[in-house]
Amino acid sequence: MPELPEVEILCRNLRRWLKGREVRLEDLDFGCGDRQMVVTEVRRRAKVALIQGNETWVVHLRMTGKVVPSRPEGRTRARFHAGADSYDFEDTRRLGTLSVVDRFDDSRLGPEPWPVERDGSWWQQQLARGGRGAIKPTLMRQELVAGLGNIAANEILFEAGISPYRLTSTLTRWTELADAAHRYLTETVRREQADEIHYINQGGPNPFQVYQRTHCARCGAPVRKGRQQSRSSFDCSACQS
DNA sequence: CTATTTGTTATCGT
DNA sequence: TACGATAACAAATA
Repeated sequence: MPELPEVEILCRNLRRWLKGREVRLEDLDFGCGDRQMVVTEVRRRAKVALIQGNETWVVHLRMTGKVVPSRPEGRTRARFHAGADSYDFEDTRRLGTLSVVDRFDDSRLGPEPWPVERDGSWWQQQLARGGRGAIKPTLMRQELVAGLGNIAANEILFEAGISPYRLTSTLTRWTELADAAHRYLTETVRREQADEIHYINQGGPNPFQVYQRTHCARCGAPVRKGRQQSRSSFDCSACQS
């Protein structure tokens, strides 16, 4: 699934493909109508890609969205034309969104956890505002820290050795959390950098340490699968506390 | 048919 | 009343 690292890669691709060019947006399935503008900048905010010019095209990939150089196959919901080149917003499950705004309103999004290197006290300060609950649902609250989804939360907590069920108020391993978050996000961007992002669940090996694994990548013990706020949580009780 | 999967948002319950 | 947990929603697939 696309999360912060995948959206970061998308933005880098869009910058390379569209920035400084006259771009025509051909709307096939979003209802925003065909548009045209000179793209002056492409920015990422949390899990949203912002294509900016006279107006802003807001791209959210949700579950199955991706933007790739045009090709015959794939369920294309919109197409970006730049001269002789074109790029397709493909989205098999059609949960992605593309909207047009004058100015993107990010007032309900918290600060970015990356690429700025945040330290343990920064994470503690941001997440302490989340109240009394468990750390994992709190990590995913976009108004506290913007851009972490279910997979990232599972993986970061595993790398930090923190149980997803630990109450935020009793957490002491803040430096480990900060390091794990930065390492996970940086490493995932580096590993997945490509013109097309390949998501899990469509063949290929599981690239994650605990997410959708049956056994712990570190110690081999069985991975526990649970649910928090109706989202799947994976953890190794031997490696995480 | 059901069970999944996502982020967002609405609603329920304590 | 406020906050945390739960469920609904969008759509498609196995």
